[in-house]
Amino acid sequence: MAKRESNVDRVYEALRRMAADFAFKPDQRINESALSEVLGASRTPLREALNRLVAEGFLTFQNNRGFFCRPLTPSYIMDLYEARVAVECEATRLACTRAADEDIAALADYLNRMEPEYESATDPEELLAMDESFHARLAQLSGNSELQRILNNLNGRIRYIRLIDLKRMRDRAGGKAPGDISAHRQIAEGIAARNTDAAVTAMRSHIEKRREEATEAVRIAFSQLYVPDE
Amino acid sequence: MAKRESNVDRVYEALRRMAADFAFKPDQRINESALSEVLGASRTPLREALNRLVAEGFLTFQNNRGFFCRPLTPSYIMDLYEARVAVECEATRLACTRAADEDIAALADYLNRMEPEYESATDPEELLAMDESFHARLAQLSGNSELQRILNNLNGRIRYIRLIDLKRMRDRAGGKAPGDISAHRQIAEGIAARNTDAAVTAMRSHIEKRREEATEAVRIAFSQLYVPDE
DNA sequence: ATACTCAAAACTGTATGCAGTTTCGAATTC
DNA sequence: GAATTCGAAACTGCATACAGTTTTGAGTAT
Repeated sequence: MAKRESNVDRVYEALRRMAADFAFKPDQRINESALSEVLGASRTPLREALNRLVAEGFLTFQNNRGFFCRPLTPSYIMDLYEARVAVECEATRLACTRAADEDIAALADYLNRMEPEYESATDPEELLAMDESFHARLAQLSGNSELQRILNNLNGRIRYIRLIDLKRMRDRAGGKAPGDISAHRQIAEGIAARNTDAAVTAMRSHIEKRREEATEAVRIAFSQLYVPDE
Repeated sequence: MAKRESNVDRVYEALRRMAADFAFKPDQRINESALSEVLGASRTPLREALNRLVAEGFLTFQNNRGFFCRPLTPSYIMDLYEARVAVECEATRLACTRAADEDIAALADYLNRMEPEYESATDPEELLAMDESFHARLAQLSGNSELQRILNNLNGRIRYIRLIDLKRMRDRAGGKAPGDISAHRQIAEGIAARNTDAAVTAMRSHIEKRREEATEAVRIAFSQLYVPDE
């Protein structure tokens, strides 16, 4: 029986989750020996996975000093959100131009089917997964796999902040995170009508709204990361 | 005396150049042992470098089968150009909004200083370097390092096709590649006037024009890659 | 000739060991 | 007490070895 998944892949997936969740604190040095023991692999596959994550921007690297968790600063998060605007607005534009009618209809369907779940969801992780899913599906409509790839990478690095943000909103709203599906619907309707300007404008303002919230979330994230007990 | 540059870095740089130039043919399997001998390093640092390149999209990877050169298809090149539109238009927009007057002036200065060299240049590699330099500088004006990072990656993967394209234009124009600096100037003027729409529109049409040429260049690239003698 | 089989050869996946570099902390000096 | 030195400990960088997988091609059958 052939082994289907390599050790590197397994280690990579584990590390990506850890990096996305800031299981390593910002700028923290990563000890390869200790980590390889935790992950049950030797340093060779571990370092291969770490190199991938460096190339993806989840970690940094310094010669003879090893791997470090990426820093967490307001301007870094700002950059990521602005890059999302670039990628998603163009994806929206392309979707308006060239997506098949049935695929657009499928996106609208998806929104309808998700709405009850979205409105009733209380778990930030669940809400975030649904939100990301919508954006990923929309990027698919662009038919451009580079844009999808870039978006996936950006979302991975933003995820932690968005989660903090959603938790904050839930706590302020008394146990209920607000599922803002209306913005998504507005975007989807713009695409369905092949109204490029309307759809792109809706997308831009949707992401930029989130970006503004995120600045505050970074401050909170900082305090959370330096109080390691849950 | 401390060693300043690691083996991995050196190997990575060499591989990036090779991958950018399609020193490996599309979909070709990469033999680690042979390559490590050529590069004068063992397989361990080589594989670390190869993993970075996979994460950056220069290579692909299959379990137990190793590393492969990325494929070269019209739709792949199209995707890269569309991603460039996304990134560079947003960078232009941000530059209009927030770049310092003196930095914008520096860009215009750069264009002026370059113009004689640009008009007289006959070497496609030189022309391309100058073109990329303009776009990189403009991205810098956005103040967003993610957009710069993404653009750098996209340009690396597009470079080979652009080179083919420039060579084709040179050959058709009789030994002289056309240095189309006017489009760059138009973009720079739009930014200087803080006229976002004009600058973004100019940037979009500039890249899209190049994208259309590129489709033909892919066909030529194919034929060049499969006639290995220079 | 073509298709199939299977063992040898070639190649990838990963653990391990050691050399070179950085980090840490006790001892020393001011 | 604060700063400095320096040797030991810890860690990273990389070559090598070997186990497991894939590829190749000679031999065989159709």
